[in-house]
Amino acid sequence: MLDPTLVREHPETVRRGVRTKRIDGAEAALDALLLADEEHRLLRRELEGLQARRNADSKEIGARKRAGEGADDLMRRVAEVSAEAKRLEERERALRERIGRLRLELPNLPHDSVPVGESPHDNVVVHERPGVDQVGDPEPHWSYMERKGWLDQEAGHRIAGSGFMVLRGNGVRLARALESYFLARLADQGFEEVRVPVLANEASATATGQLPDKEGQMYRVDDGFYLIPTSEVSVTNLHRDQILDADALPIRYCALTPCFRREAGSHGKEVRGLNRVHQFDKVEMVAFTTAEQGYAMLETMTELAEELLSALGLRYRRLLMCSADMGFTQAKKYDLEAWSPAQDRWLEVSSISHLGDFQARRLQTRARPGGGGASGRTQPVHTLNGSALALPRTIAALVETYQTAEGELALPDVLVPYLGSERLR
RNA sequence: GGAGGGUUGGCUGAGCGGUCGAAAGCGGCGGUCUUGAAAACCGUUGUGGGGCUCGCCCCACCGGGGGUUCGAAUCCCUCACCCUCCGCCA
Repeated sequence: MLDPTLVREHPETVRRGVRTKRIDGAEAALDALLLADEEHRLLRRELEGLQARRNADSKEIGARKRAGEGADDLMRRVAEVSAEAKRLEERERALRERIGRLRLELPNLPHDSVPVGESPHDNVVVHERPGVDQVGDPEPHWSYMERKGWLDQEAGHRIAGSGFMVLRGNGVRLARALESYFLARLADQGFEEVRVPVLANEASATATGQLPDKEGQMYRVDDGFYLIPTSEVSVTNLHRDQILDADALPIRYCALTPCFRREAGSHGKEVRGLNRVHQFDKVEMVAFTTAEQGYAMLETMTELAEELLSALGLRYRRLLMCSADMGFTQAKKYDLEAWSPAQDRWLEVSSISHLGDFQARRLQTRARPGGGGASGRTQPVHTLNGSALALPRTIAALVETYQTAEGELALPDVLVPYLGSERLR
């Protein structure tokens, strides 16, 4: 949610920002919001006048009754005022709800450092880093892993459906080694690991911004729950409706969870194997910071994810996403893509975003010096999240990068402590 | 799944339909005392919105949402969450 005061007082600034995001209906929502907000303020003024009269007269009635006097005339008059107030209240309520909905439909504004663009072609390659030298002609990860008995797509299809995978044996060992390595590195960097629900309620999904914007991308299950599309939802909601101690910021968390995405309409070779699946594991970083710390934290988190890719010896690049390719909630976003040599294409393995105070306003997560027990003004915190890293595509890139002439996988040194060996057969 | 009990300012907790934005305590802030600190004592201390002759004034908020009433923290309905007991259960 944007700062309501900003929207009211600088609507054209907001309009310019919203436009660059290229989100359908966002500008219409802004216009509707400005109109409704003005109408609401006028209505409120009228209503408050009536309420003030009602309150004063009711008080007078109480005083007279205590004094043993009659108040029938006053009561009749207040009843009329009250009835009129009730009518206005009804209109006010409808308007208030409308404003609330419209506010949730306004996307976050891009940061000044974000290039304005119209499509993914306008994303900027910040840098590209080479990986290890690889064997001549690698086999695509899906056939390689199937052949080795590490991946069983057919079983995944039987159990759940298309887009669901079964990892087996050494495939699972590799995944777990990566997860352990990622989490250990994040723990070193002060990210507290949490294990969280993978079902979230509507309030949580709305607070982080999945609703109403991405309704169709989540699986909805009974009892009003959503399967989380990213642990960002669960972890960020750790502090919904809370006042944090500003002196304790930044607060950093990491979590490994499965993520569930409907990916409706995705077909073809782009989605083969581990490229795009409905359920995947991901290690996620989440940070709560002050306004001042936020953008430095974005760089820190991005570099941390890059270190993982470097240590794994993968060729990768960092993209600064242009205004139109950022999501609804983001003010600035980097994507990290690992090279898939057998597919001759980049695979997105991480996305690190700064949400500014946009998400915190929805979350009602504020901070003040001294925390909840202290006095003083609260400020919305700033929130960030990023993957470090998404497992399936990282595995795909590794498998295609580290194939040896002997048909084994010769894995990078950093994984040896977690794998117990440097080669997988 | 069944039966009860709860949800009140940053925290604990009291609140007969009117004098309740809400007792008391804790915490925070300021002061007195002190070489300094602690203790003690005194004062002060919720959020959001709107008006203004900038001293103030008004409105809303006691888990969310409705309702009854001249008037609701208090009565009614409803939803959510928490607790206790019973049942079931990895």
